[in-house]
Amino acid sequence: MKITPNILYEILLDELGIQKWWPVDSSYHKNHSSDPRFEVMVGAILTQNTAWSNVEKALTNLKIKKILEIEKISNIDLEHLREMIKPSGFFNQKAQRIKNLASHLHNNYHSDLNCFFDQELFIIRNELLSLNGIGPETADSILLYAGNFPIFVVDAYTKRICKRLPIKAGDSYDEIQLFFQRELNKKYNTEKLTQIYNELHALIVIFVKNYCKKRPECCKCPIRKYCNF
DNA sequence: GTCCAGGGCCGTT
DNA sequence: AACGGCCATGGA
Repeated sequence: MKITPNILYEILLDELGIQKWWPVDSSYHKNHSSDPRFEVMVGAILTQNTAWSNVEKALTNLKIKKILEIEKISNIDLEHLREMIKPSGFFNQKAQRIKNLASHLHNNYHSDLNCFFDQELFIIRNELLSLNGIGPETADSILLYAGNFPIFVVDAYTKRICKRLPIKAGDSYDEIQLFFQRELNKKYNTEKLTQIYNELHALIVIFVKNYCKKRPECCKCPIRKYCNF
């Protein structure tokens, strides 16, 4: 049986239920009047090729020290930042990347994310991509989960299930992204699309973690009948 | 001990 | 354009 992004979304939602994403500790930001969108941005860099459990440790360190804010990180000593995020791995490059991002936001937007996100999608995307250490997936995660823009995030998991099922969406990041957006765009209006992109990416992550692992557990897979792997 | 995780950069073909 | 090496910690 042939499967499309629309069907994939319906089945995964039906089988796995609504996921709550992106994981952000909103009570922390209420108590500290900080911007949860910046936590998403930092998390997006920290989670590059890294297990989320390790990212949480790094984020917790930043919260304990109360430095999960644009202005503070743009001024922080780099060596100190390295120590804080050490559990997330790749801490040398990630510390530099996070500091660069914070400095950019501080210098160009006075640390005000409303100013930053109050621009057109493609402007923000190109700006993020111009920063060292922010590639297409990190940029799109920030746009979708921090900026609430309608853009579909493609990751290694998405590529894996496209290959295995298969869904012929292309090979490159941009091809796969445009394919999913075109298909889902046929069925949902723009308001709804942001929500669908958000949920589908979350569903794909949970699904791959539980079933479509590197060594897959096909016997209990909920979409086995659509799959040729 | 081995494998792997919600990428991206840089140098080489 | 495509590919390989590299970055690093912690859990399974």
